[in-house]
Amino acid sequence: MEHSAPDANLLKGNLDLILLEILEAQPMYGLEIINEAQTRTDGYFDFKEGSLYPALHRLEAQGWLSAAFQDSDSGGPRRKYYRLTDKGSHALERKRAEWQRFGRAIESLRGKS
Amino acid sequence: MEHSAPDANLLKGNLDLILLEILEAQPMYGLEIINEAQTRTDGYFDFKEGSLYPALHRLEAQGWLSAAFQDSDSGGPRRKYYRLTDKGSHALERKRAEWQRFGRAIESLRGKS
DNA sequence: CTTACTACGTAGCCATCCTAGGTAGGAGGG
DNA sequence: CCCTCCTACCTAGGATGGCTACGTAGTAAG
Repeated sequence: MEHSAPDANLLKGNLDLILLEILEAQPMYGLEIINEAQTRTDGYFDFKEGSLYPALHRLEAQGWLSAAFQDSDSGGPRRKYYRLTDKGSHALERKRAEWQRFGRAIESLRGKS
Repeated sequence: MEHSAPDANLLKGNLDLILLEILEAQPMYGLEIINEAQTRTDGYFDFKEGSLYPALHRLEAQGWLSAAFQDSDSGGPRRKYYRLTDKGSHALERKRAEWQRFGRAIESLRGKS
């Protein structure tokens, strides 16, 4: 288990990418996304609900996600499942490209002059 | 020349790393740093003075940079040269490690389940 | 009916980058 | 001498977006 959390500022602008990556394979509901992010990164990503839900609503408003409520299969309250739209799929590709471009720019700063 | 700029949010939390990277090799003054960032990334990084100076002051306040005025060698106003301190050098290593950790976490989200 | 757990939601805080301005010194023309 | 231009440093206020702390509601157990 990795317990160190990333600087909150690193998430800024990347949370959208992260959510799109997670939802690419299959629809999920809010708390499930948080759990997935944790398990896939050994606890490194640990979003708070106060970060997650506004972000999901933002992505939905942009047409990148569609949402639908569905009853829980284990007796709890209903869950809101988010699914990647076609538009969201293209956005994901753009975000990936932007991320790589940014990474390359950071790399290119090293070892010069 | 690359003219597309990064999403402003990607800079958040990474500007410190970027400035430390640039100042590692040699001291520079404000506008020189902006020019260096541009030329090293083919115009991709194009910081505004309103981003740069507060960031430099922040790094200086943390003891990661030290600053000294020096007359211009070409007749203009005096320049404030920023130099990486030992403390800043260690901070740079930590920032690099954090950046790589974050990048690995992003990677680990892909192609799962 | 009280407690506990899950799940969605948001108001206000805070850090940080950007916009849009300001100050000041030197160079050169008129 | 002005006046303009360029360089160089600086900052107030706006916008963004994650986080803290809290609220609501449904289900299950005792």
